[in-house]
Amino acid sequence: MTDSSDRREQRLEKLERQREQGIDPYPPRVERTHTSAEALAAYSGEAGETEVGVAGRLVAIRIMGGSTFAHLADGSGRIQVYLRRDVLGEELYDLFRRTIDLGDFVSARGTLFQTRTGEITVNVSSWRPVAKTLRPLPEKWHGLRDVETRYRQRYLDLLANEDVRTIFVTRSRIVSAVRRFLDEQGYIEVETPVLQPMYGGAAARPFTTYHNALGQTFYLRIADELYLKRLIVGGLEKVYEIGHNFRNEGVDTQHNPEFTAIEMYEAYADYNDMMCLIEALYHDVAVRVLGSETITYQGQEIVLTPPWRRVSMRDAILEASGIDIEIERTQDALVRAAAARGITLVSQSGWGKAVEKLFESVVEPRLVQPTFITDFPAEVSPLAKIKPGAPHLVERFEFYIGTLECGNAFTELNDPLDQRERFAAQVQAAADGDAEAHPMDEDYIIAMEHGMPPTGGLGFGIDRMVMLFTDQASIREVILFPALRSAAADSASEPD
RNA sequence: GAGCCGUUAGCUCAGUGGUAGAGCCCCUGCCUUUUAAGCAGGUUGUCGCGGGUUCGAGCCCCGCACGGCUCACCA
Repeated sequence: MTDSSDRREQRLEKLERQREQGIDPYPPRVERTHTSAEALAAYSGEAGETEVGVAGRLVAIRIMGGSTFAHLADGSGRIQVYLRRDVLGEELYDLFRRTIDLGDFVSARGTLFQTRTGEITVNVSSWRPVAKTLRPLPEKWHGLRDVETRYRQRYLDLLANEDVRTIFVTRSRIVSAVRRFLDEQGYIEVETPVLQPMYGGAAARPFTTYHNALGQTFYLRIADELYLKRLIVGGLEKVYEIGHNFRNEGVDTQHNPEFTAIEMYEAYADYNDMMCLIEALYHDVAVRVLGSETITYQGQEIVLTPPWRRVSMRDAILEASGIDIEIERTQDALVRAAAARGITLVSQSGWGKAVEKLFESVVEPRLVQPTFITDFPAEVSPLAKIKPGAPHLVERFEFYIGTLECGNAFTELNDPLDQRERFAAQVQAAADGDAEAHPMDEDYIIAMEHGMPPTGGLGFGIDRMVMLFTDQASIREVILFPALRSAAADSASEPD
């Protein structure tokens, strides 16, 4: 044996030894009659009766001279295999002992029996390498803990940490359940452009890119909203879209630059209808995926059973701080009222933003149980319809669960003249330095001028829903490949 | 963008100025019902990168990279 210290070199030598014996270390097909779970279920109870062919990754090997036990893992679970020199013959037995490493894929054929300790095991009559592994896998006891490696090489995380695997399986089931719920409500799923000549539908800074053939700047979408509402104009009365939004902003435990959002729009509905829809949806998904209408998030029990508490922005702030935003109707008055209670509101542009700021600091941390916060300042909601009798407010709500802001909805603004004025105000805000102000969108206004029915719209973050349902504090734990800075450059590997 | 913390073997981690360590993994030998197999022996390293201080730096100082947490902005 070589004294090479490089583990990859050692494995390459073993691979070469397989080749020398005329064995392809990476055969194109594998003979498999049973998954490991199927094999275990197929055992007749009588040793030697049930023949199976299994395949998988070797996750444990125990060599004891002339006999060897090993565990094979596949997607269905794991199964023990038993190899004996006197059964396999010198050559095939030694091939295993001399050229197989932990992590390699093999296939094995044999009959089932039960060991002394009762474990159903394949008594291997023949086996072969199926795919050689060149690098060692994370160690079995402590698994893989290094967060950076877990995110950058998520496949290792998935291999080593079963709880991580469970999170992403749950995520998939959640998304399926959401689709099923909406489909059953008569919604249709649509797809709208990610690459947009004009971004909009949210207050956020976009990613900018360029199309060579068209010679034109494009933006990655920050929200689905404006395209979906064009579909409402077009007579598709219940639509939803699940897709990625891209926002060129900070990265932290609750924000990834690329995240999964769902938006839905329903003609002839309003924001009250959307409240009923979302509380039913969350409840239904929880029951279907978790089998429970309560969840535990970061140590707190949360009951998702409808109806959820509904409280206006004004009442919520009044209750939490004693400040009445209807009395303090200017930015200055609000900042002074907050300061009098020891709350510092960093300088905001306008009353509406100051209200939001105050809300975030005094109310949001208290919103553990599902809560709808209704009736937002109009100036921070350029796409929502004015609340009758309160021209400074709109029919809008956000809902909070476990102190996370989970989604946003309104009675959609369908008055094209009002919409134009709102956009104009946003353009002015942009001129005054608001980097997230909404741009004027003539094309969208033209759509609205063709007539849009009264409509309720709602959007929420899938990632945050998954965080709640899997009890994760960081959004990176529910995104397979979260955005990270590039690892220290391997210099010569810059792409052209 | 700011503050704090982290980066040591393939993995998980000790190591507070004096010869680079442990467990698992890996390698060699023994071992035909083991399962965190066992027994005996052995190997691993740009201590993140670059400077500096010092007789001497994994450890102290400065800069940089990447990550984590908190904050700011947002969902």
